[in-house]
This record gives sequence, structure tokens and C-alpha cells, in this order.
Amino acid sequence: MVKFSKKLEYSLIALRHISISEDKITRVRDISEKYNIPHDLLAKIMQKLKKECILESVQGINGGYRLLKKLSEIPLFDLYSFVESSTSIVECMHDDASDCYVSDNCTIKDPLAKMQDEFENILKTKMVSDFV
Amino acid sequence: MVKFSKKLEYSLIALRHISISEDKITRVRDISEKYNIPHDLLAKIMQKLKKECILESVQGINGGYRLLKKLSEIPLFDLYSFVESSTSIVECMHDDASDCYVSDNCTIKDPLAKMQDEFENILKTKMVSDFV
DNA sequence: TAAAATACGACTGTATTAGTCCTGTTTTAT
DNA sequence: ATAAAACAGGACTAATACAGTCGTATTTTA
Ligand code: SF4
Ligand code: SF4
Repeated sequence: MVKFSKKLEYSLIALRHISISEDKITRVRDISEKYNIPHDLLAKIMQKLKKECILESVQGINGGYRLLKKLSEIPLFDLYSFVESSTSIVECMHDDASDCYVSDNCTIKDPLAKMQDEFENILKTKMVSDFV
Repeated sequence: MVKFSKKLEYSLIALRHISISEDKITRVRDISEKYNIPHDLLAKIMQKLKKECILESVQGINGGYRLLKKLSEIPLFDLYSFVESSTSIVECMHDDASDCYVSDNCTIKDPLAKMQDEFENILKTKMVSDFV
């Protein structure tokens, strides 16, 4: 199936929300309550985005998150690859070795590789700001 | 995650194989053995493709499958929608009602819908013959 | 009439995603 | 000081979807 994960959707929603509240520090709880997103899950996504230098965090009782980049400078592909466990449309294109037992006689690898490129290009072309 | 199902890959491999063997009737076993695809699983995929008028079947001891269409006349999208349970990249775009609890406040539906169109256009543009 | 093929529903196993829980650290207001 | 409220993060559980198996029936031919 070709389907985005909730994590990716939640990232988009959260980044959009933070970008709108401008300078102000935004709490995870503000976002999770407004959009009915599970707090703990969203929190971990934000932590991940911090590690990837998209957000910065402030701890403590008045803490929260703030944007480090403009949404127009974040390709959707980045978000996608940060958040998803794999970015390949088929098993054999993962970074680690393939263990597909068809592989040796597989006749469709090359065309699929091209399609993967097309898909990725869409993700690389679109910026997070396109979702605001 | 954005990933094709094995069913779709097996369909492509099988259709390619049948198209190469021209007129001859092809048994499921021929294909499953050659490409290490589980026989029973492939059999059900072929049954599905028969229902969708891509293949015709002959029962009995010399039975098997034969192509009804040219591969260049079968969009990948058709195969995709026959074989996958859902064709939408997010939950709320399924045919049946959405039960995403973000939905009411969701800010990203429209851009995602456009992206879905782009993805589908790739699938509609490519023909199964492009994988031969 | 036995063998070998398709037909098909029900079932099981497995992988991934989604969500929860628990404990820790940091900062601030009181 | 210290309690409250925020981030930090690992471990766990639950839900879902995919992949594969099994059993039985039907069809056809040698
Ligand atoms: S079937 Fe072919 S394309 Fe698919 S995972 Fe295996 S080797 Fe790759
Ligand atoms: S979060 Fe928004 S885009 Fe995603 S499924 Fe829910 S309503 Fe649709």
C-alpha cells in the first residue's frame, strides 16, 4: 500500500501550527489538544525534529518548541525520511542488503527504481510550506 | 510508509512472464517456481486478475492462464487498485467515511489531496509494458 | 478414475505502525 | 527549597495490514 504514516501527518500539522504562532514558544500540549493528536506520540516526533535541527526546544515550566528553519526551506522529503523507517517503495532498495527471495530472477527492479525516483522527486520538490 | 505490496510486484512479474510466452497457456506453477513466489498466493492474485478481465483461465489438467489484453493497454494504476486494499495515501481519503479524529481541525487535507493526484498520475501514465 | 490444474474462503503468522507508560531532567514560580 | 510543568527518551503494548498457508471443491484430460 502507498500510504503516509500518521507521524508524517502530525509533523506537518505541528510545523504549520508552530509557524503560525511566530516567535512564541509552543507547547506540545497546545498542539496535541487542538488537533486531537496523542500527546506522547507527538512529543516524540518533536524530539526527533529537534535532533534534525528543524526545531529547537526550551525545557522547564515555560518551555516548548520554536522553529529553526523556514517551512519553505524544508523539503517534504526531509520530513519523510526523518520520520519513516524506510524510504524505499520496495524491499530490495533498502540501504541494507536485500533478502527478497525473488531477487535473483526479478525482472522489474529497474523500472521500479525509476518510479522510486519519480516519487522522491515529488517529495523533494514540495516544501513543508506548501501544506500551510 | 510508501511501499508497494508484494501482490503488486508479483502481478507485474507474472504478467510479464505470461506475455513473453505468447499464445501458450501458462500454469501458476511455472511462474511460482521460476521466481520463487508462493504458489497459493500467486494463484489468488491470478484469480483476481481474471475477475478483472486481464487474464482468462482454462481449468483442468492442461489448464492455466492466458492474457486478454496487451500489457501496453493496462495502466499500472489498474493493477494497483485491483490488488491493493486502499488506494489513498491518507486515511480520510478512503471511499468510506473518515474516522480520523483529527479530521475536523485538519489543516493539510487539501495539499495532500493534490499530492495524491500526482501520485496517481504517475501510476496512470505508466503501463504494465513499461516493466518488461 | 486418478491426476493436475484452477477456484475460493478461512485461517495463521509476521511486520509495521500507532499509541501508552514510566522514569528522568530542566526550569520557574511560589 | 520545592512543587509544578515542561521536555527527553527508552520500553512496552495494542491495533492493523500484509504475506502466506490450508482445506476443500470443481473442472478437464490422459
Ligand atoms: S520482487 Fe524484485 S523488485 Fe520486489 S523486492 Fe524482490 S527483487 Fe525487489
Ligand atoms: S490527519 Fe488530516 S489528512 Fe490525515 S487522515 Fe486525518 S483528516 Fe486526513
